[in-house]
Amino acid sequence: MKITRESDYALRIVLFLAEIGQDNRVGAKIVSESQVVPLRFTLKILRKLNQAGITKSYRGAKGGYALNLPPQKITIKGVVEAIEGPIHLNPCLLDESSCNRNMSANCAVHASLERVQNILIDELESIDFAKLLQE
Amino acid sequence: MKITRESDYALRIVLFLAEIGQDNRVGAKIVSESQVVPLRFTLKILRKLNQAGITKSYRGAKGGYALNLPPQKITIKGVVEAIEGPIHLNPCLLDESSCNRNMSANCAVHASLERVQNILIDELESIDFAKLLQE
DNA sequence: AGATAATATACTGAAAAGGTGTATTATCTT
DNA sequence: AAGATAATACACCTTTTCAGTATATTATCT
Repeated sequence: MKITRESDYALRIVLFLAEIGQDNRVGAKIVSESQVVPLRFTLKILRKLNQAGITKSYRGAKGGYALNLPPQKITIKGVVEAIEGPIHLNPCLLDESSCNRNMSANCAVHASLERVQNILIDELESIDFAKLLQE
Repeated sequence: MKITRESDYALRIVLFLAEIGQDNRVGAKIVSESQVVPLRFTLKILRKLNQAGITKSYRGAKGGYALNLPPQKITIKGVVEAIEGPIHLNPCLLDESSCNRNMSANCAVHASLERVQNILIDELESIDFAKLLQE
């Protein structure tokens, strides 16, 4: 019931890029050192963020990374899902066939968790990085 | 960001015991078969529920398990924590020293996740098994 | 006394998380 | 155009957690 360490890193990396400003690019090495995340792992995370359209990258000398969107368009949910894929409290909430009793449709546990999950997702979506910058 | 399969089993096991009624005991084998959970694993889960005070057990012939509390006193949160321990969206929300930057006190990510976590916990605590029985 | 059924403890296999290594490709500077 | 820089692709490895199993023991009912 927790986000992965990789998502945690990703959130702080995006916050760092937001602090730098959307128009300023910065190299992976600087990101890595500032967030105390191994360089190769930082690169891997940034690639996922790129693929999700959250950041953009520039190759070659003077290359680096920058946000691809204004901070208010980037949410905690977006970043976590860029790393982990769709959020789901229980596998059966993503894929009904994963229910070992094949009855998720009329399962009280399923139904309750789905409601909680929707609340959780709404909350994670309500927090954008413009808000985080203000804290 | 999901509960474990073991917690999922536990929730359905508790629901089953709630359906049976607090005053009726039932053997682990029946529980196992009804929930399609391996017997040994069922026993392990029931032991954790016992230790958390959610169920009680009876040894020997005609032994078995029953709820130790009225269904409205048992919540999803209680069952999940009986299996997984305290709910936390990020390790740093349980143990500050787990923050690799040692700055959880003034970390915007930390603060936001803490608020979301509190909402999540409140939701999981608001759903008791009397409600689940009514679905 | 014997059958039944829970308890204790420890172990194992598989999957996911967390992190690395090597080679390649694109861009900037000179 | 050449060399340095920095991202990309892809494959690999190690550690931890999850999910489940095995064996021996203890308590209770008939």
